[in-house]
Amino acid sequence: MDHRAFKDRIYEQLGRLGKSLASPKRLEMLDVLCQGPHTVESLAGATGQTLANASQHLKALRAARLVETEKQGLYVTCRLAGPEVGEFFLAFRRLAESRLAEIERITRLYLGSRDMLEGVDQATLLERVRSGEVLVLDVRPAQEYRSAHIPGALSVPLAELEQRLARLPRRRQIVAYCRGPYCVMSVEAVEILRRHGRKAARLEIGVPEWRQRGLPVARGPDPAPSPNPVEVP
Amino acid sequence: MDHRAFKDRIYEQLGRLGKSLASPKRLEMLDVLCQGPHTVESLAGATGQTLANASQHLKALRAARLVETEKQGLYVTCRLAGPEVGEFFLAFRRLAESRLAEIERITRLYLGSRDMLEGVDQATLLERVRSGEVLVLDVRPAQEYRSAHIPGALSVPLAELEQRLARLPRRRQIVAYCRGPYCVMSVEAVEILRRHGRKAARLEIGVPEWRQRGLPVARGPDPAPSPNPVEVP
DNA sequence: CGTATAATCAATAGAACACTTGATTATGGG
DNA sequence: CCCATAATCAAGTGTTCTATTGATTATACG
Repeated sequence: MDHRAFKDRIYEQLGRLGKSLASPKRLEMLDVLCQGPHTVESLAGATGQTLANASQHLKALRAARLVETEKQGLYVTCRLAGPEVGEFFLAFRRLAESRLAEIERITRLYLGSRDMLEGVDQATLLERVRSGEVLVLDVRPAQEYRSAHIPGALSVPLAELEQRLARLPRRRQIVAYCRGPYCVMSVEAVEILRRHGRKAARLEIGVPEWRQRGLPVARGPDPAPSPNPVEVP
Repeated sequence: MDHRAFKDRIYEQLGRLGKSLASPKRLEMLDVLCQGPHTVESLAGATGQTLANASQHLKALRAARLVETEKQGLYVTCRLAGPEVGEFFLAFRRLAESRLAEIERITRLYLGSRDMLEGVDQATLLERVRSGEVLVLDVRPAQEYRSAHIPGALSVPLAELEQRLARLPRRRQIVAYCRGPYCVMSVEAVEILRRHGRKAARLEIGVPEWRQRGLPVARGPDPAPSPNPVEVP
């Protein structure tokens, strides 16, 4: 192997990793997988694409060793290939935020029109949760809540929010969070809550960012079960 | 703007950054720019492509705000758009190394056949330089040496090595370094040195990695000028 | 002013990629 | 044993990307 061939082959390998990050859909899939393991089907649903397409993207992510898959019965479970992948994804997104002004522009355009810019201070949030001053809602799908959630948070998937409104407190401050800064579920949740007279705000970060800041994370099912008790499939 | 449009636009932006990292040539250009500013021409030369092609890739890197360019007279100087870009590049490469076994395989195949696997311990290298036990050679182009180099290193660009051999010590251990682990200049330098009876080894890291480990870095022209004295253009 | 050089632009052809669709392969349940 | 479902495979199509080539712009210098 001569000098040039070596160089070219190395950069070709680095390019493999780069190409994995070149598709918006694949990045969205990585973002979702940062929340915890998913089946191919739920991944496809969460990212708004067909099963075949998601499977194809997964193949690429697997080839770059960013994602691992494991067959369990009829389902295939996908997960990030290691904690360093999730950390890298956050670093990647942080770089994009720092370099591309468009991202902030788009976010302002979207959130600004919804009067949702006020952030919740994460440093004091935990105390307020402990003191019962605020109620934290995790509006992601129940499975992601089980993988990891903010301690003390209540799992109320967005799809169930309307029907569970009656059992939510009327006066207490409510803080909703979802997958992260670019996930819209918490935005929709806050809109619903406010429409029904609740004092609601959005936490702009999700569990991966929460964890990376060294804050504690809880696992397992919702400690306060709903009338139809949580079933572990 | 509706929820889905927002999400899609955000991931589209992240994809812009990803696409910048999808081309081996662009990655190589980033690697070279980690050494310091370059003109478009020297960048094209260092990465083995035509001027027009390099200019085209630069356009993409500029669009992603990874690289800044500045016109100075007849030349255009390119540099990384900020220190976080260089740090990210190292993180990106580190992830690729940890995920893609092929990279280590290719490196072993290349270096192994040259019996060059023995590494130099960076922790003790600096002392040995101070004590005069070893001579450190920076075999990169002089301009990169001027941007930043390992303290105490002597600038001997690979192209000039053969003609400057006579003035290099015959008994002292020599350690050569270049741009980093995948740059072949130090490998070629060690081959030349050994062919002429010197005790030579390769330092597998370059200045960016050296700096990131918190080790000191020097700037400016070679303190020991050669017969044709260094001219700062 | 005209020439040489650095750099960009513009047009092109070939390769790689993304999404769709329909067929195929596993696995578990009735 | 057959069917329903999750997932992958395979082929087709339109798009995007990359490298090449030749023309054009901008700047310095004699």
